[in-house]
Amino acid sequence: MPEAILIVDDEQDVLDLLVYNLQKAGYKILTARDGAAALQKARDEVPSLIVLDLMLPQMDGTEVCRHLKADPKTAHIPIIMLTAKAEEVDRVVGLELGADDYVTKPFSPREMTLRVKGVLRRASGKIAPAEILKFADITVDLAKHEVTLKGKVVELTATEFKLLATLLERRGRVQSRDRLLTDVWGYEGDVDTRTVDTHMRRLREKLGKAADYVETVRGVGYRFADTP
Amino acid sequence: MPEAILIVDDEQDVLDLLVYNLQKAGYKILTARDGAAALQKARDEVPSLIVLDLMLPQMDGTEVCRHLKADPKTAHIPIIMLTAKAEEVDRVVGLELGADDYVTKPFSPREMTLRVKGVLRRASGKIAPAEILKFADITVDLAKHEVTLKGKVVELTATEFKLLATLLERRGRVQSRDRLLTDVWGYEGDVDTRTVDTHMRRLREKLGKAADYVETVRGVGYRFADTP
DNA sequence: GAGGCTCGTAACATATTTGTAACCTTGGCG
DNA sequence: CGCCAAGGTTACAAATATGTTACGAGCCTC
Repeated sequence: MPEAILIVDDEQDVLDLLVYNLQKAGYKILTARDGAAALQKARDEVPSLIVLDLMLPQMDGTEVCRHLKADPKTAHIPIIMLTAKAEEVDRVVGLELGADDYVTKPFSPREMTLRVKGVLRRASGKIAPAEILKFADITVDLAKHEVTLKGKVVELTATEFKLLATLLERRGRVQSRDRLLTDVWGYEGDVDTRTVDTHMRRLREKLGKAADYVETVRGVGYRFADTP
Repeated sequence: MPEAILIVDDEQDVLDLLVYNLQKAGYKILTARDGAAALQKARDEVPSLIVLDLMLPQMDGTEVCRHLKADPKTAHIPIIMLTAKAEEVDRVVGLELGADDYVTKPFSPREMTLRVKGVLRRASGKIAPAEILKFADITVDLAKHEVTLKGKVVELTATEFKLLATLLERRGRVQSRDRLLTDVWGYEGDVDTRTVDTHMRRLREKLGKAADYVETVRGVGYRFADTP
């Protein structure tokens, strides 16, 4: 479930640069060249973030921003403003409208990527405060990226960690292999569904006795059981 | 009585941006556009905090800072420096001047607000409290910009220092390379994520045995461990 | 402007992780 | 009981991530 970002800019070059770099950073990219299209796409796709150029043909960026904030469906989406020059007054106006950050042109791709990540990090942080998942003997500390079993640290690889966290977050509910592939692997390249099985086995091995909680639901998928 | 903040900058745009956002955050705002006016207002109003641009017409920001620190009436007022370049930072903080924090341009309003709150929080506890991070054998004195290991001073470069301080501040929690890049290196410039690794190595080398605390979390980032 | 630092990058060396394929085992079903 | 598909195991090579080393560019000092 890669996060989708809507980029709104009328300059093809800027668009290309952003698309290329943010895609490389693992985001799903949507684009729009004018305000009307931007509003349309924002409503239809509800991206996780909008990068909005302030200078647009016909409908100004501030205008677009206002519309976005007025619609309850899009009001919560964080916005990064793109300003063509150090027209600071426009920044103020933009921020007044509820933009979350801004970047001035010309910008380096890295700077933009970092700002995007930063804004998304802050935005998601508010929604998911659950930093520590606990169940029975098992503790999964998302911030520390550490799993303990009866108080003893268990060394898991990054994928195993994510897999366990995902299962535990949805404790009791069966997760199909496909579901796990999208949520844990990000569904980038084509990964065989059997890969899930292998990782599940590795995870079980490391969990030792606690692996009893990890149930196989034949023909469906896996589930983190409420009882051993 | 809301706390008063004096903002010193010659650029009207920056001034507007800061005034708007800090006012929204509930502070009373005073402004000055040059050094002389700044000193005057600081003496007259004795604000709780001064945000000071490093580049000012006529009287340089460092100069203003020195004057402020020389006058007993204003010496205790915490200062946040505004610098255009990240490189200037290390000279500004700790060394020559007694600035309490700094923000590099361009900054996000959010970032500035957080810094302001942070500095005021620390300042309210005590006047000029030398902030010191301690853990096990390691001591990081943020004000003096000095690190000691078992009481012996360790010579770290500016980047290494900030890296260590950042890790130590968030002890236990894993910091992704991206996160470190934004927090230690800032948004500006293009830096490869591998650069983090290299600096981490240099840091570890200088930390000697204490480097055991600096853990690599494969696939995720780095972490300053709670235990060796 | 020579010499010494610091820093970012590239290149190379290692160490782990990961995805797959092949081969077993098991459970369900006729 | 015997078959078959789904899932468990194992082994392994490719892909990645990180550690290390080296080097040149920029700075600052003298």
